[in-house]
Amino acid sequence: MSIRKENKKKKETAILESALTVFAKKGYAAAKISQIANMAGVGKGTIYEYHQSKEELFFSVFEWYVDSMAGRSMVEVSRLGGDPSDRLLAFMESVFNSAYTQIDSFSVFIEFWAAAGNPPTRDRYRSTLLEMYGTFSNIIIRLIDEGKQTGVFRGDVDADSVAAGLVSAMDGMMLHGWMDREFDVCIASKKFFTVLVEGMRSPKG
Amino acid sequence: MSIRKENKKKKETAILESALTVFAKKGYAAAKISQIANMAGVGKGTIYEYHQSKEELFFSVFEWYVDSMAGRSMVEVSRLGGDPSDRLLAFMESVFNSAYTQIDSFSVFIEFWAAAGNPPTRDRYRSTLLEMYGTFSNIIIRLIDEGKQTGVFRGDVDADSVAAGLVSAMDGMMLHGWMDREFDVCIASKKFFTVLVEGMRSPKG
DNA sequence: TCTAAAATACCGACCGGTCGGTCAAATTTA
DNA sequence: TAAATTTGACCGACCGGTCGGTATTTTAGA
Repeated sequence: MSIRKENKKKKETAILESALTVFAKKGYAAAKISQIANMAGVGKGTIYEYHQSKEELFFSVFEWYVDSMAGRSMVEVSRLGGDPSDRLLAFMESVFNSAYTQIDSFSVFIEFWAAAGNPPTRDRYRSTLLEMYGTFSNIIIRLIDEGKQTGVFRGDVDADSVAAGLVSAMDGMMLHGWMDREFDVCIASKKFFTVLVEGMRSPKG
Repeated sequence: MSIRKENKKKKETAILESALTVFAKKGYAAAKISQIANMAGVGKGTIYEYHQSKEELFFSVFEWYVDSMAGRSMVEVSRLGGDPSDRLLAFMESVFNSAYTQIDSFSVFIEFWAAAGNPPTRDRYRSTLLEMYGTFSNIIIRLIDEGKQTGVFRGDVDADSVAAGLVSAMDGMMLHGWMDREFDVCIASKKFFTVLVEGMRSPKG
């Protein structure tokens, strides 16, 4: 690869990383392009060689971050063993821990949510976010269905609702853990999820 | 009360209401003072008779909104009957519905969270938010403890963790319901909470 | 291989629009 | 009419985005 292409790749990454950091630290509105450029070690104009506008830069960061997060979690799923209830717990814990190791950049999610809620950015962001949540949700649904077939879980459990609840609860717990660092959200979430799984278990099993 | 005092009260409220609406609709940064003033039917300068700055106005809206929300929910609690598991479910449902009827202004919460996370506003907002969450949490903890004493719930349930999880889950579900209006979050949350309560129940009962 | 010209990448001073906040004048109340 | 209150035109700090100029790499001709 030519020197130019290599440099471009490096700068591309440096810009995205810096942008993530600054957006996370300051929020979209207060983040200054000049600061992102500074942190990335490039001139302000260079940012605009790679991204049409601040909004486009933010959207790129969003896609990049969501992709990397989804990728990381999917890798974890494939190595799970045990019965459906164990795997469900293991999956929740793994996703949670994977997200929690990056708690400092969690605050961009708040910006993502804000973008997903306010026009005119709404549609663009919301669909990508819902897609990501759908991916997680489907994994959980499959595990619950499997548990129902195996007889580990009761047949009257509504997998869709529980999955939606779990995904939502995950976000909520991350959020609270991020706001209140003294609260050990890892322990609490594990116990919480355990109780929930217990609530799905067949009386027999 | 003199005409002046009455007018001041009215304007005070009008300003807060308009500010809430505009902040919810546009987000803090994109919300314009002139628009808030316009909607409240006062001149821009008048806003500054009541609030020192945009940031102070936002903080007032925050306190006002959190107070009113806490107040509304506390009223509901007092009229609950039945055994602890019923009351816990009823409490969750009541808080949830109370919040959900105002789903349109829910988006200010995202701004509150953002303010609670980013310096220099962090401390100020976070403590108030955590206090509110603590209030809800304590009610849940008391209900669970009562259930444990009555024998309805298992003794090994960690009330603190479950309460924290429930409060977080509530936020998460509101958030998801707000992003995805097609998803019937009321139904889902009810089923989800039911499963969770089931998970705390004694094998005996 | 050397060199010159073309192509590409980079930069930051500058521009222009925006909006929070001010204040002198106008309006309302007592 | 004096005091209190309201107002919106105005100010200027701020920052996203532009653009002309410079630096660096690539290409091509000899």
